[in-house]
Amino acid sequence: MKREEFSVDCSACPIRHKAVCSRCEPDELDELERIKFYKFYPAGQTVAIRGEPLETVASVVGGVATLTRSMEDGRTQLVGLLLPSDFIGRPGRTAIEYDVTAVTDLTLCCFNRKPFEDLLVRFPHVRERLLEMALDELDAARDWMLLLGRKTARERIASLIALIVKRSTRPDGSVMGTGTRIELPITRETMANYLGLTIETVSRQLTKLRADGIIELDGKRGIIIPDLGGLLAETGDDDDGGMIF
Amino acid sequence: MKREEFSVDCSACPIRHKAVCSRCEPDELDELERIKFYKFYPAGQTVAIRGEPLETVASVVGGVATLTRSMEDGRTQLVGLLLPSDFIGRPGRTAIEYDVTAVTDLTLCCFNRKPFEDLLVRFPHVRERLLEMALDELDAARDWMLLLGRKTARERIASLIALIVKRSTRPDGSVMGTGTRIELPITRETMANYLGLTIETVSRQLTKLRADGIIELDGKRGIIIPDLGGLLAETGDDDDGGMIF
DNA sequence: CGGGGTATTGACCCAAGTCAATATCTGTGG
DNA sequence: CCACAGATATTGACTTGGGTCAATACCCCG
Repeated sequence: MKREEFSVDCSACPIRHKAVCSRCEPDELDELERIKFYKFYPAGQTVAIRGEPLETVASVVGGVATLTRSMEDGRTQLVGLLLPSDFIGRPGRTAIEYDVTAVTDLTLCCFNRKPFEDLLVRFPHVRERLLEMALDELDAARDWMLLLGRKTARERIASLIALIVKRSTRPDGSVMGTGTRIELPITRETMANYLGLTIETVSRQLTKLRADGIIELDGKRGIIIPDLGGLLAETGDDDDGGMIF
Repeated sequence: MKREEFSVDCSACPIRHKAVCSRCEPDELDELERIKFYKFYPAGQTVAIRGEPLETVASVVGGVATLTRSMEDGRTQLVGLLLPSDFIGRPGRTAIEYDVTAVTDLTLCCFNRKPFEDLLVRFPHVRERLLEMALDELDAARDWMLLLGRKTARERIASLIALIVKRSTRPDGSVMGTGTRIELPITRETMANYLGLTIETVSRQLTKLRADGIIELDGKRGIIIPDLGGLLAETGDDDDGGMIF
C-alpha cells in the first residue's frame, strides 16, 4: 500500500500547482499541512457511497477514481472522471451525492469537512481556486451533455480518447503530437458507463476506428494515435475550442 | 418592451432571496444597485453567442432562457435551462462558452464583467453564493448526464415534467400535490433538445403518458398531473433524493 | 379566412442494445 | 514454467427503441 511514497511536504506535492491549494501562500500551506491526512485505496475499492454522511473532502493526489450515479435496475452513468488534482466532495453539503470508486490504486489528500470549511472562510486563495475548479467542471459536464445527448457511438469514443490525450499532456506543456501512445486508465465497462453505451458497442467502435486507421490498439489498454488531427476530426467537435495550448 | 416593469430597487426585486445577491448586506446591495442595469429581450431572441467576448454577466430576473451547445451539422443540445434567479456568464473568462437564447420575453439584471469581478473580490457574500450556485448547477448537470446517458425516452419526459413541477413550486414552500397544472415554458423542439431526443419522440411519449393516465394534456403547453407520485415513479429515479420540502 | 409556425401521427429504417459464444489476459498455485 | 480460473474483451446474430421522412392537424393572430 506504499504509504510513504507521498511526502507530507506540500511543497514537493505532485499536484501542488493544480489542486485547490495551488494558489496558497506559504503560511496558508503550513496550515493546510497541519490538518491534511492521506488515504490510500486499492484499485476497485469503493471510496464513498451516495447518501452517506459527508465527513471528509479530498484532492486526488495519484491514481484515477470515478464519480457515478446509478439507477435501481443497475443502469450506471459515470458523471465524472477524477484524475490527479481533481477535488472530491462539496463543502456546505452534509450528504454524499455520488458514488466514488477507485479504478486504479488511489491516493487522496484529505481534510475533515468542518475544518476545511472554516479554512475556506479565512483563505481566499482556496475559495477562489475552488470556484474556478467548480466552474471548469461545470463546463466539462456540459460538454459531456452534448456528447451523451447528441453524438454517435463513434464520435463518443473518439471524444473520450481525445480527452485522455488532452489530460495526459505533460505539465511542461509539451504537446504529444503525431504518433502518441496513451494508456487508458479505465476498463471497457467504465468507458461504456462514461459514454452512455454498452461494452459491446465500445469494443466494436474501437475495432472500427482501428480498421479505419484512426487508432492502433496496443494490448488491452494501450492506444496509439498515428494522427491526432484525424482523431479530432472524428469527435464531431469544431476544433476551435480544442486548443491544446 | 415594458422597461419600467421592474424596479431598480433591489429590495423589491423578485429574485432578491435566490440570486447571486441573496446574501448581501444593505451596503453591498447599494453598491450592486449602482452598477447594475437591466436588459430586455423578446421571446426567440439571441442573447449571446459562443465564441464572442464576454463583456457582461447577468441574473435572470424574469422569463426563461436556454443555454445550448451545437455541432456544425445542426445537432443541438441544451445544457442548461435558465429560470429566474439563475446566473449567466462566468467571471474570470473572456469568451462566451454557450449560446444563450430567450425562449420567453426575458429580463436580465446585468453587470459589466470587470466591475463585477472587482466586486467579487471585495464582497464575500456574492462570492460564496456564486460558488454555491455553481456547485448546485454542477449537480444538476450531472443528474442530467444520467438522464441523457441512460434513461429511456419515457423516463426522460417524465423527469423533465417533474423538474418543471419542482421549479414551479411556489417560494412559500407550498407543495402543489395532486391535481397540479403546470405550463411548459418551452416548445417541443426545446424539450427535445434538452432531452437528447427528437420532437417526434417527445410528442409520441407525451401521447403515450396521456394514454396511460400519467398526465393530461391541456392545450399545447399545459400539463395536468393527476397524481404526482405516479409521475415520479415514471422518472426512473429512486425517490429519496427527490425531497420537495 | 388564410397562412406560418407548431404539434401529432404513421410507415419505415437503422444505430445501438441484447443475448450468446469465444477469445484473450492476468495472476496464482502446483 | 505451465495450467487453469476468473476477469476482461471481442465478435456474431438478432431485436428494438428511437430516428427519419412525410403527411396531416392544430392554433393563434392578422
